[in-house]
Amino acid sequence: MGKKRGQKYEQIINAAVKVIAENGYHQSQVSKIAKEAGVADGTIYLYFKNKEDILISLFEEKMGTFVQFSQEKLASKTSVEEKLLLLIKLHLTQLEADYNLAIVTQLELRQSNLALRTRINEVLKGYLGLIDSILVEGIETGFFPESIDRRIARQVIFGSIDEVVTNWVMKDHRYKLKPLAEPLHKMLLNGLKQE
Amino acid sequence: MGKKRGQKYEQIINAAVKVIAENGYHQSQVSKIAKEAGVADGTIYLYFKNKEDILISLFEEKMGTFVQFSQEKLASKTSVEEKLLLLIKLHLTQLEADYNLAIVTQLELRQSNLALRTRINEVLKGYLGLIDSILVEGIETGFFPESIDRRIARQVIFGSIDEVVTNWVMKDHRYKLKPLAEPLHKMLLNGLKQE
Amino acid sequence: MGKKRGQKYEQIINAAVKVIAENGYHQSQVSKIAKEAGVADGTIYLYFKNKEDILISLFEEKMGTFVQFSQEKLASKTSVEEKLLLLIKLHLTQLEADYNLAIVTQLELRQSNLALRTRINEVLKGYLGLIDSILVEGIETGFFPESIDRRIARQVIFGSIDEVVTNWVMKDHRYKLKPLAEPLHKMLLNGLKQE
Amino acid sequence: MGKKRGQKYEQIINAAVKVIAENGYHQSQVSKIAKEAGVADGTIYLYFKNKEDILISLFEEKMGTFVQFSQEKLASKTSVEEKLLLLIKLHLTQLEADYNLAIVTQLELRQSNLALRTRINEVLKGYLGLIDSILVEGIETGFFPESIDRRIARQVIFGSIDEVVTNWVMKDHRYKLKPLAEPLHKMLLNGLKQE
DNA sequence: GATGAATGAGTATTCATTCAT
DNA sequence: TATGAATGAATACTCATTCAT
Repeated sequence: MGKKRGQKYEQIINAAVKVIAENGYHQSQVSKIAKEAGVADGTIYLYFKNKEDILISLFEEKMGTFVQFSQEKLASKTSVEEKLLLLIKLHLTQLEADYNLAIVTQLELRQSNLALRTRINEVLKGYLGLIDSILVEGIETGFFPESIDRRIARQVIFGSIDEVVTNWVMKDHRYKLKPLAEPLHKMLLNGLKQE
Repeated sequence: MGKKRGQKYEQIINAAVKVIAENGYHQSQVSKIAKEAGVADGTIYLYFKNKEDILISLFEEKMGTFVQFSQEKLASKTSVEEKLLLLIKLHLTQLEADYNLAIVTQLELRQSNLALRTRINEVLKGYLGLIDSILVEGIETGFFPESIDRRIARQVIFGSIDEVVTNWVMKDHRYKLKPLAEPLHKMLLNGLKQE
Repeated sequence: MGKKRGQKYEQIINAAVKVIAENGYHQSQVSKIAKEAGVADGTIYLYFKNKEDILISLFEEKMGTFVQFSQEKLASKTSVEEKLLLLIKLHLTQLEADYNLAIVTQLELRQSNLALRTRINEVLKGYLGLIDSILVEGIETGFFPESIDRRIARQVIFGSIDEVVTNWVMKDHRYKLKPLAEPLHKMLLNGLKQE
Repeated sequence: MGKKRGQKYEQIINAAVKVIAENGYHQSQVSKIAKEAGVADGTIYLYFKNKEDILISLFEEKMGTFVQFSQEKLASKTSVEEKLLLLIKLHLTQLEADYNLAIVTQLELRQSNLALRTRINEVLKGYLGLIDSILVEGIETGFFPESIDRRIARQVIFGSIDEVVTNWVMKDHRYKLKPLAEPLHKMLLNGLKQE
């Protein structure tokens, strides 16, 4: 198989996001995705190993782009404080800008089975790495106390942002997401700074 | 249907937790649950409307018990600080004591479709109410600043605890969960107190 | 089993007619009939061997009464011509007076399987006997030609009346059935008389 | 769906006639029909919406062919008398030549629910139209009296032929059906001609 | 006689995947 | 590469019937 990046590959990924967001994971048959992508059912299997592979590839593709983009942006910030704020803003902004993608990542992707969940976590590591590097830098520069439990800190940061986004999706994105970055940032930062 | 609490009802709920934890939701055929519960397949349908109803009832049952139990325990604590710590401890302790239940609530329950998710959220409201009452009390007593955004605070608290538990489950409960209560509590409390 | 004629027996028969007419054969569960009859599900089995037995008993009961009643009435007529007219009128009148019964005999009873159909035909023999005796008398008195094929004649008479009633039922009994007796009688009589 | 006339479509229809005739409608599982047709279970659903659709399509197919064939044959006859005789003969001949089909149309098809019965009646209209056109022509040419009730006449003709065939099927086709055409024709014709 | 909780056999249908063209 | 017709495994749910009370 291998990652055949081609026009059709992108077409199918994007069709999958749209179809899954609109119909839900269990109502998104391969044939429906194929139709939306404008290809034959069988063509899907020239680019993806199976249906699960569409899902995981979709997540890899979107998440990979996001992590790389975030990494570059973060490099421009010098303080740990600013870096954390930027990361939160980027996270909220990306999903606010693509509601379909938000539905897929926050709700539908989690309907997959354990095996798939494990692979998704693998992809997530890139993102969690970003969080971790901020934490490491914060500790090294003395901004965060040495005694901090990095694993818990990472889970608090990710869990909080994730929960904020999920609530926004479940509430049909009826409010703005980006403005929540500042208060969320303040809360997380304070929680981490103190000892 | 109606909630027919009876011996068989409990039997089926507990069989479902075990079977779903061991096999995953999609590999937990009704017949498998019935066999584990020691009843006939058809008997399931005397107590539950359909397979989904087992899942939601299971959550209602367990979560309802937990919320009520927590509420009573919390009444014995006077300070907001202690209450938050106790809530976190109760949360972690309950799931650490029943790994099967933890698997179901953290992983399998989320594989359900949107309609079911909405009903699950309905049940969750009881728990979120507990968090909220602590926040309200904290603000009223001046322990938390007035300017705090209660919605975000609630999401940070729940999202953090939930993420901590999920990670513990995904890591095959290879470490102790309860000891994480203290550092988690400190982090959340500091995050909320400052302004 | 044996035909236990009792109050409950009648209750169940009449409940069955009502339930089947209103819900159709396949939507008439034993529990629904029991409820309509005001008895427990299990009680049904004290009076009937199984579900099919309700159907066949229902038909025996209603058809038996009808045949006996018709037989008595026919005895008062002297000419074959009048007898045939009376039989047709009785047939149409009985079913016009009980639309639910008509639905059951013309439509729902025929949804039963072959085995049941055979038993129903057994019951029908009483009615076909009435037709046959008129034919025999007609031939003996020279009213009908000797050359007539009695079997075909019987099938023509029964088939015609039956089709007329079925059409009336399928057309939601939107017109009067009894007035069709005269023209139907004339047609059948002429068809039989000539040679 | 649409009427995909293809080799497989025919195969399935013919397999259905055979299987249903031999096992009865309720004992004719889709898998049994598929096996007889030499296709996979799922293939059935590429050609038919559901199991009921096989039944109705089967009837449409066979009845449609029969009506068209009859219409062409009838055009060659000039007198109303001959036309009626031919129609009866064609009807009896077709079903005598295909006993399985006769079982299905006379017995099994009638085990369907009301909704299906309504659709079947729709298909029957073509055949009833043939009868009606003979009646109209007979009245116009003065062969039948003007006073005749066409609806009743049609029901008498159809009901008689249908009953004759049903009896033949129920009697396990132990006698010849075609010879009954002449006496049946004579009876119906006389019934209609007189006033 | 009467009840109704419990039983468990039985089947239409979907849809991811393949492969001949 | 691309197609799409064909495949066939897999399962929730109903309901007639029983039998302990």
